[in-house]
Amino acid sequence: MRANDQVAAALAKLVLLTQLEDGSAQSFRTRAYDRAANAIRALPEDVSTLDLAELRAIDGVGDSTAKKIREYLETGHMKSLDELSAKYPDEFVAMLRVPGVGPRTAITLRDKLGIESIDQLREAVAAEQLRELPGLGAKTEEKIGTAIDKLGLAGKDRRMPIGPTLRIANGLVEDIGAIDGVSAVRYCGSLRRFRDSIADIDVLVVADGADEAVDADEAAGVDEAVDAAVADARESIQVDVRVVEPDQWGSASLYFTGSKEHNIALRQRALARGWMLNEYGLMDEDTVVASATEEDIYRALDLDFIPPELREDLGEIEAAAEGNLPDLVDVDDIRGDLHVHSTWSGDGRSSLEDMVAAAAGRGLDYIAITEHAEDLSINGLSRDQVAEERAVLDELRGRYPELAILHGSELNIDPDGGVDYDAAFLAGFDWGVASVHSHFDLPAEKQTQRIITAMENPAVSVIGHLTGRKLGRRPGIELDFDAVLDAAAATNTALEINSHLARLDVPADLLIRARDRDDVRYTISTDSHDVTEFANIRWGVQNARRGWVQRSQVVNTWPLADFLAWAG
DNA sequence: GCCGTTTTCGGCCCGACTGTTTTCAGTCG
Repeated sequence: MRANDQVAAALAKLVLLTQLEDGSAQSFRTRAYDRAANAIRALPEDVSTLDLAELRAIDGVGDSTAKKIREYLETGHMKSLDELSAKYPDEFVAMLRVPGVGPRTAITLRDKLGIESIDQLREAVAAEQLRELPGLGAKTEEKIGTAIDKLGLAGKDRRMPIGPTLRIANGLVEDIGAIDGVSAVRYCGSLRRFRDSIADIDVLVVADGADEAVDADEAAGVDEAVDAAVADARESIQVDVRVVEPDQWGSASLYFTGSKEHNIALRQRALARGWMLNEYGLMDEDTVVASATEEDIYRALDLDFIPPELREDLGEIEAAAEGNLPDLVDVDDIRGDLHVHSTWSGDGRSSLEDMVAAAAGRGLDYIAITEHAEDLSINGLSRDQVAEERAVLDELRGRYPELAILHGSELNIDPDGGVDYDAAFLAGFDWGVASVHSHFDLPAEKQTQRIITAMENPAVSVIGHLTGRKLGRRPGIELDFDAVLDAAAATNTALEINSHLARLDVPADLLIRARDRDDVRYTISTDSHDVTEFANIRWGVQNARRGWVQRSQVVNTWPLADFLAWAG
């Protein structure tokens, strides 16, 4: 694990322990540690190389936390963390994961009933002991009991991969939008910010006349219809719905989209101007300064519009204040798709002819057909098959003169960084994607080296789905990302941003870490295996946006001639 | 614990909901 992640994890644990110590999740100390943890996690530099003064220079890290970090880096321990850990063992801290149990309740349970773990808590609920405690009652006891039984299904930290969540959310938006009296609907929350895992779906609805007493019946009807529309989805994920008035669309969207940290920073900015910001509007006493659109509110706060994908309080507010937001890529900017399979690959589902027709139909200027290569035993193309496909492509080029068709290959990076075929054969391809498809468990050093070796191969123009992760299923390989970035720049090899919702790879968290590296190039491609998957490009674009990737860094936004000149 | 177009001391985002209350504490987002 990266030193930054280790330090952030230690500070995150300190947050939990301090919540218990202070009896509040909102104590200033707790929030300070939390802020520091986030800052360290998002820091592009390696935290272990920073001295005390450099640590203090980080926004959110002061004297005390800087010393704790140095102590941790030098000794592997933090005295205050060790002391609190002894006082609050992991078993006890785990009780905070139960919905309804916060720091106060946890302490009360221990002081009055001697409860030290979730198991003991379950027993106390069964024995109806909780209802005797001050501030608790039978209802709370029952709620906690139910929450424990569903833990894992409904725990505070349960998250779902974005793919299935998006499908559910898009269905909800469609169903709710069709309800009589609903004039606008959108999903918000971390889904709109395009995080790759989601805890709940937040849906914002505008219902005509929701605010007028005369239309109370109609408003109630909308509420009922909305409830019915989300009932099924609630079987699989938490769904929060909020119905608002039309003139609150902007402030409610902002509030509901978050992130929490972004909202807090915006509210502080409002306070500095003598205003107050909440979900109902940006207010000057009783006067509404702005509320109808998010654009209005940002403008009133002297900020450029901040796209949802950037709203994490990772510097976007400062950038917006200075007019320095990154020039993000849009779906319409994408001119080519550089990672495409067909049934020539064993796992392809649409014919080559159909794939090319679909690409042309989408108005793309260029595509690279990149079937699996021979070392992928089940799916890969033999040399003879490569030659056959090339002949077919020649014929297709005649049929689609507006579409430049490159013949590429998706090569397999072996454990030592070698790829399929031989140098002479590789030279026959127009384009080379190289990807990891095996040996996911090698140590980071070895993984990093195999990627770098592949980059040094002249036949390799881009590394496909860098980490090989499958969201919710496979974690992805360990690697030294900074070394990979250095090699990418040095060898002029792009990094692919894979658009498939199960991958979204390079992960946005890594892209953010690379945001100051304008020497790194990217492709955004679909890795399509059938004609429907070309539409996935929008997810790759959103992932790139979340990663602060600049439009100019994405080579397949470039005109064909520029792209070909770069690709050599 | 952090920080400064209001501050080196005195503030620190805002509101809903629930359940326990007789005016509010705790939890959650």
